[in-house]
Amino acid sequence: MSTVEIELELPDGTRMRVPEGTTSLEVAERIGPGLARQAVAGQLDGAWVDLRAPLWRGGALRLITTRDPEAGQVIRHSAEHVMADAVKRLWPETQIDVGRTDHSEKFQYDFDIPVRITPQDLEAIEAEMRRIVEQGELFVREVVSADEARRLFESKGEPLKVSRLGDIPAGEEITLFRHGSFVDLCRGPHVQNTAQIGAFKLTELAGSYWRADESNQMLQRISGVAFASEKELAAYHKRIEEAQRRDHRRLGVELDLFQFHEWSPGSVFYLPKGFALHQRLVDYVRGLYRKYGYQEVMCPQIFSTELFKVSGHYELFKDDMFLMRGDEREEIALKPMNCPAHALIFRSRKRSYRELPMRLAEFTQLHRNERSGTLLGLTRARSFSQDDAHIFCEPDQVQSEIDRFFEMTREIYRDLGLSALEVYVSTRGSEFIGEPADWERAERLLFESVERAGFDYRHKPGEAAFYAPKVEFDFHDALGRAWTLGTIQIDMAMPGRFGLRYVGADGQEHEPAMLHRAILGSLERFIAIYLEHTAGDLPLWLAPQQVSVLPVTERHEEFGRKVLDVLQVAGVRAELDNRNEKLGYRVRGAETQKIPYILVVGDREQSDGTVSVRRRHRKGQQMVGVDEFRRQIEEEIMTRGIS
RNA sequence: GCCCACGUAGCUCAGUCGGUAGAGCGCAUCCUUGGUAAGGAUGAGGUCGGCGGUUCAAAUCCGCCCGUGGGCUCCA
Repeated sequence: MSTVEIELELPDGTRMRVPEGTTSLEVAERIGPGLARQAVAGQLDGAWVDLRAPLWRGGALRLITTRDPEAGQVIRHSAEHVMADAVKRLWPETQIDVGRTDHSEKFQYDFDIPVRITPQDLEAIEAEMRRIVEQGELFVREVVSADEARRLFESKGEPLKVSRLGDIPAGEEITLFRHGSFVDLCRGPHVQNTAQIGAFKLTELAGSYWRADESNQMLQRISGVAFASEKELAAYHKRIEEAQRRDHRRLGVELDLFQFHEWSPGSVFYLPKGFALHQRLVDYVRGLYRKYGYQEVMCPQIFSTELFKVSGHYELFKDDMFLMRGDEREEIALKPMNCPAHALIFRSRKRSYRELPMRLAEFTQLHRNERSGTLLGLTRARSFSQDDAHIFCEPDQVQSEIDRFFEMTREIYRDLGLSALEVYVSTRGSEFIGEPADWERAERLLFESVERAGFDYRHKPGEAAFYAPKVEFDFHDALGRAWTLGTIQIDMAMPGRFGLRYVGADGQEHEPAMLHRAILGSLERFIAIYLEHTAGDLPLWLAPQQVSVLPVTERHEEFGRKVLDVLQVAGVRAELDNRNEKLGYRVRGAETQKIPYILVVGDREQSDGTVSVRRRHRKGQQMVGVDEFRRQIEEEIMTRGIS
């Protein structure tokens, strides 16, 4: 036992001196037997430490017990091992690849199993897992040398694992975790024993490519969820149900917004209400284009592929383009993006620095032949439109253009009530066009701008487009999947490929800088995410139908029409519901259609010239004069109140 | 494109062992004129995703195709 001591600070502020090499489990035991029993892992200065790992330095130590929300991550990680153990017990020739690194939601392992796993097999695996959990097998942590680890997995006939072992840099500590007869290469941390896995469920069966490369063999991926208790598992199922209620595909049907048909997979049919939403968004962005100095253009849908040969898309994007034969031998493509066409506009005549920055915006439809397996409702479509624009400017204007773009981005996301965004700066990968020095300058510019804008961002090295480093704004759908909406990219290729030039103040020709940018991104994807974000309760200014006027009986219909007329003349999207149904029925209909305002007109309203106003999500009704209501709603629409 | 699952009325779904289909909602008509989340009656609607196979007989079993969903890969 070392005589060197380290000092630990516990969450309650007390300090404890223990010999170097003490494990956090031993610390837990010193604090109390209850804590030691319930502990699943430790966190030293916020970083996970396995309970059985010796502590070599002091710091703030927190012991995570089954009662802490963070325990779920450890429990899922351990359930992952139990699942692999169960699969190996059922099919001993199975090779196990690796599990998940992120256990915040679920766990998974990729397997090379000699048989095709079926959903029935999942039940068998669960039953086996249950046995292992009930046995309360102890997790054991073991530090080994690379050679020992290699010999172990070679002897177990696991070449996949031996290959993974090769990825660990020399000199890094290699740890194994065992429970019962199962052993896997693993960093941990793990629970003390399998009995701490309170509840679990295998949820998905899928394929995945070995090392995420589709030229490699496909493994079978089994995923599941695990929690400290059955109660938490039940809560999880409830969350999933809630998410399904928010699914934009479901809301699209329920609210009569859009539909799909198998004869045009990946392309949406906007129904009147869905198109109204689309149009309101476009109107809104158009208004901001005036404010921020953009000019809107409309370019052709189809082009000779010559255009995309110049832009470089033909070479790198061909598989994603819809190609057709023209009259002659000419090959035609539906445009997958607007940038090459905008480059043609720019170079259609000699440009002066006085015209810059030139900001060309376009909303027209784009078509990309996405692989069938990637389509997903409106979030991944083959036909979509973007609030797309390209900015041509002098190189020393790039900085201020990016700043201005971020300003506009903030304004839009604020107006829409979207705050839960993630910002990423993606930098150069292995394939790129241009000079590394230029890339570095562009990347530095992006980093500086994002910081100046005050965005909390993360870096994605190697994730840039081949022609541009970019900033992305990601949002999550109801099931937690991240989708990029806004983006800005500094183009390193297009100005050169199209030979773009402008005459500067010095009378010389220069190459302009080119920025690609979008804020909502694809309108289709935006609508999907936004519907899921709002659960279909669109803010008044975007709601396809803002008001439903309900005459109590037929005798109030005429007055109802007058009210309707006042609103429609004012530009309010109102409808009269004079169906031969009771009032309660029609109120219910308006509520399930998530219409923001219900106006009831009966005898009282008719004689007073008022309407009885029922605002969605607010209790009770108010009698208001017709003109007064019109003023109120106009005001609320104009200020884009987010309810 | 790859792996797994699913596809029955406009929507949500039932349909046992193979014997050519049901419910609720919605829709239509009629009755009802009803004051803030479902009034009543009657009725119409289906080549059971498509094509082939097995069988006396297929929504049901098998094969292929299409579409949708969960993942992989890819991306707005």
